Amino acid sequence: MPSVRSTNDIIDALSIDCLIFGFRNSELDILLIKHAEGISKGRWALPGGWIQYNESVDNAANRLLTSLTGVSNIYLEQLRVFGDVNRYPGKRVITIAYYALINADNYSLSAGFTASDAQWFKIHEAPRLPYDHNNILKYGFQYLKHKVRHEPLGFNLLPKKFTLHQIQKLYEAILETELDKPNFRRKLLNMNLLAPCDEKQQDVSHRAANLYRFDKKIYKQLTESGFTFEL
Amino acid sequence: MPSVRSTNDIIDALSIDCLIFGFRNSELDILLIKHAEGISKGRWALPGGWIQYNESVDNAANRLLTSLTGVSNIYLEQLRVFGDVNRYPGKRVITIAYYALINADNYSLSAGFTASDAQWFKIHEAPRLPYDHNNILKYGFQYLKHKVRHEPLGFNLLPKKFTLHQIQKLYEAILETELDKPNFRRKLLNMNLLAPCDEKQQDVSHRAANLYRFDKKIYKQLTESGFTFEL
DNA sequence: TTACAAATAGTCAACTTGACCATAATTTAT
DNA sequence: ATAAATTATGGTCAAGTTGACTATTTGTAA
Repeated sequence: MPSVRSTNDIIDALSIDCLIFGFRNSELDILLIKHAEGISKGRWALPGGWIQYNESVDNAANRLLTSLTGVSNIYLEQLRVFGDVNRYPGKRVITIAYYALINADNYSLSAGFTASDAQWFKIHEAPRLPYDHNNILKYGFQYLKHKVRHEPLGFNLLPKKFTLHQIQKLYEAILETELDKPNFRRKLLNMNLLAPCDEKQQDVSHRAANLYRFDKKIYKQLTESGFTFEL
Repeated sequence: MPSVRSTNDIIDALSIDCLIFGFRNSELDILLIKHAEGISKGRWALPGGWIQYNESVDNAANRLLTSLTGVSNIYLEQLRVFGDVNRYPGKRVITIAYYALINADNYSLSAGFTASDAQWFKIHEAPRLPYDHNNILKYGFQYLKHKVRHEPLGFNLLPKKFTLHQIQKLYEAILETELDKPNFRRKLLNMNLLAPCDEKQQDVSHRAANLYRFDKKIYKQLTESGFTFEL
């Protein structure tokens, strides 16, 4: 995180770091910023910073992400606190990690605040990061893999209307494995979470696929009556 | 949390609170302490307090729990951070919540540090707690219900050797539902996580049940080869 | 020796899964 | 026009799992 803090910050012992996973070209990326100042000047790191006195922790995460990278209005969820004694050089800093999964194509990056640059990196090609950021990334990626199998996280990130192929590619990217196409469709469709749009894919050089949308209402209903998403 | 803090504490804007779920008499309890001092003197609350400069956050959680309640050497897991602006009266305090599930019978309570008392309360008979502690409890209980269905959490808390009946009662207490006995046994046994001890229950006034133990090694093996616990 | 309580075993139809193969609908190449 | 390529979508089938039960066994206690 940047080391610049204002007098509005609660303390300099508690920070936030964001893991933003982006899906692009059937690949899973991670969003990093380049520090423009502070003890890690010139290095790539997770976007993050200090919490201010008059904002909730959740809001702080969003504010920091937006001001550093230009990515705004996304649903950030808490990952966990990293609080080892020596995780930060010179002083004691505890950080709250947040994560989100977004469609990288829907957001344009613009570095700001204490960042001189903001870029997507392929998950497995992320550079060496300062502090315990590589650890956080590793933990978060592991967590994401687990999470998408138990909650319909992935649907946020696709366009409103998507094909079954798209959602399959997304799962394959996150889980780093190949899935059987007919079986995947069958399982997903049988959950009745996807409503078919009466519309087809456009401009493809082969048979056009049907478009579906994720039905939040139905998901909520099902969840409340005991259903759990499992993939 | 207690408001007394020492100069070793990092800050008074960051605290820890522990949700200790205890299983006893086929009932699920929550461990609370009575504040002996501070702004909530005389009230029951979740055991918690301030993090010291030279201890990791995980260690702080254990130290606080032990000094307040006498319960020591348990595996505390992070729940999440509660960081709303007005959750604490008068000043800004962010708290990291931890949780654990233990066998209440294996621990004797002894209030200490800034607590004048420590007691188990039935989950649904917990008193009104200060700050957002009732919220934290509610969130944590919900989380626990979800967690036990996806991870073999429950086994930590039973004696080394237990009967299938015991584990079923535990699940029924947490999930607040009744389960079909033969089906529950079948499902559990087919996972191959339980190793039968060549031993039977003692001193019961009916046919004695076989004793089983949870096999951590096998669980680890299975997990690594893609198995996921689901109940 | 009989009543009881709980453990353990088994049945059966409905459903789900994983591994496939087959066909349908398009577009581009010949 | 026809074939080749490419992807969508539909099916099959055996094996395994689930939920709702019924039945039997093994022990204690009256």
